[in-house]
Amino acid sequence: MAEIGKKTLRSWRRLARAQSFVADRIEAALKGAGLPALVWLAAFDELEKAGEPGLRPFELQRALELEQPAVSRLLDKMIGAGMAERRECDDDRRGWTVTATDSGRKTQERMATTQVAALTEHYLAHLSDKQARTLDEILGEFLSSSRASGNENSKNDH
Amino acid sequence: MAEIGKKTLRSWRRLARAQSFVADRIEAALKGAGLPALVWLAAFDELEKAGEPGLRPFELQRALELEQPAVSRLLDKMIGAGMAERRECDDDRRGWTVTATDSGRKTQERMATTQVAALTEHYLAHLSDKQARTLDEILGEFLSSSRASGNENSKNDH
DNA sequence: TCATAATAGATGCGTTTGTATCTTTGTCCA
DNA sequence: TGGACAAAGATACAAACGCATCTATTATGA
Repeated sequence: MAEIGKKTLRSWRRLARAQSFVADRIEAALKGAGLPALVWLAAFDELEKAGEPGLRPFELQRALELEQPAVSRLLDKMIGAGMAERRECDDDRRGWTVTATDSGRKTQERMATTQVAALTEHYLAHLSDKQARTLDEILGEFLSSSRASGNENSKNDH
Repeated sequence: MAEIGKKTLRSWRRLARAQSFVADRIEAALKGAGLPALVWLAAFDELEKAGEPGLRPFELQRALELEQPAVSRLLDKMIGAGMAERRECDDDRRGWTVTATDSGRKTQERMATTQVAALTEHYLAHLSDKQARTLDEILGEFLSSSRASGNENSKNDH
């Protein structure tokens, strides 16, 4: 197990380093373009995917895997910036729904463009086509395998 | 570019999700065992690698890719916990040197064991041997390629 | 139906983080 | 040699975060 530990460790550290390398570049590109942080884009994408009825905050929370107060405050800011809209929802008076505004969708698009540019430069550029495909494939299987088994004790179910 | 963007995006998101999935599990395992956060282990490992003279805080900063104040405070805590030791250094009176104490090395070992256990359960278990090898290989090439080119504007050089 | 439990969401509070700045010391070169 | 500039490290301050808690509403079930 000592030998397995070493190899495992190395590949895990590479995974972590690669991720933070790319994430840092994307965040820097967004900040450089005067755009909000990457979570906003994830939120916009979820809202878009959800379509017309919009999303309940708790649904967005699960999609983004954030703490509940984090979503609460994120939505505060998005609404405060005029990029998301709060709608009352009839069937549950505890909650409400969010949708993106036109301004929000515009920002979403600019963020997406910036992200793709950063990914092209800092991610794709360092992988061959074959490597990119293989990586995607392995990670896809990894994620479905891990989701199938070990999701009982995630940090976000309280 | 629209099509390239979509595939790139998907694989990047998978990379990010896989990393945070594993990182969350390791952090949870450490916390569950009453051990410090993962950065401490990275710091211990760097100190060990550095050997006797120890490390200057700025060297540790570069190794860990953290903000300078973060390292300053991390070392505060490690020293405060009796797990690291501050030594004056003669050749530069602006700075000093850190080394791990026996207590620190003991904690390092327990953390390493905990980490390997978490990796075995939450990382290795979801990959075949071949996938693990391929992943390691691709990420290794990715990292050296990215380090070779795009390290001019990292977020940590001020 | 009414009491109890569970869920949605907000907020208060202590901690952590990043940014900027400050002090001290070392380096460079005219 | 001295005077400007750069580097090491600490710290002040504000923003962000996590945890716990609170209120309001819905679901459960005796």
